[in-house]
Amino acid sequence: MRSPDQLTVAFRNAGLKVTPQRQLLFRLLHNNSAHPTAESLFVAASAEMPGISLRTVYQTLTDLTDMGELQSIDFGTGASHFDPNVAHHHHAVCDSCGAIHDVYVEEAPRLTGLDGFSVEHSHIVYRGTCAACA
Amino acid sequence: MRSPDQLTVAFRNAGLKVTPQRQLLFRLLHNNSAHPTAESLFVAASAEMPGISLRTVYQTLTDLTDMGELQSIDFGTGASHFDPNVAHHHHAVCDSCGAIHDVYVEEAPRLTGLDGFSVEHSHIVYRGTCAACA
DNA sequence: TTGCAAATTAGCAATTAGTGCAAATAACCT
DNA sequence: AGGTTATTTGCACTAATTGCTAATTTGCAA
Repeated sequence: MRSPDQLTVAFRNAGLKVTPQRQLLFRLLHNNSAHPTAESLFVAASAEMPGISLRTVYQTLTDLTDMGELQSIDFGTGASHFDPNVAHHHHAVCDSCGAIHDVYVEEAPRLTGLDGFSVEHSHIVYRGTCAACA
Repeated sequence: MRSPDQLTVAFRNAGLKVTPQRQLLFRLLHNNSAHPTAESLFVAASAEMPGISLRTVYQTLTDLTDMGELQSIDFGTGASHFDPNVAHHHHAVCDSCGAIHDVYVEEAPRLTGLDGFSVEHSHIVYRGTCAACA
């Protein structure tokens, strides 16, 4: 995801308006590697801007995702997680504390069973115990 | 997942009862590689046993999953999919028709970023277009 | 076989995550 | 500064799933 300033320009160029609510979310998401959910962002945003609506948080997350600034990921934990790191990478989810870490693949796996299936995207999810919990 | 007959024994051994509803679901799931959802199993079950409750389908799927006979997988499609293939494998999801195919990894990928994270399980999801849709 | 304790079914209410809608408000181009 | 257009909010609504409970069924044991 680009910086709040760059997003301000990008939003205006796309005919979208830059509101205080959106600027706050730009800031909360920039360099955020916690893989937050809409709900957790809503809590963080409410601390700085009491009264902000959960609906607005969802709306802005959807806008950012549509613009390719954010990746929406479902780990089967109930709620979608949002990742401002849109480079191709994977995730390690700690079964103990729920923390989600970024993982990079240097060499792709070799496969069987993909007869004729043309792969456009792949995502690996590792589960186990993180360093802090071990 | 084991055969309906073997599951009958396993359920009784576990103190669980074997009802016609459960036997039907054992049959519908055995050798089923379609990765069905609770809802699609409910539709299939209703055809053979009108009046069966969706609640019962969910309950039996939960029981089978708890017993390790079934794997529950969330592809972010809204509903959970159930897989009677509990061997370690991965999935390819067709973005066009939604079909889910099994994929086997011969050689694991090489990684960075997993500092101290001890991996217990991994699951790769491929997205793209299946042979039938291409 | 029948009886009975324990498990199950079915139905409906409740919950969680997210979206649709419309009135009031705010942004920003000129 | 003004007006058009997007945005915010709040509320109702959907989809998937779980909680609860009365009525029923299973399966051991006599």
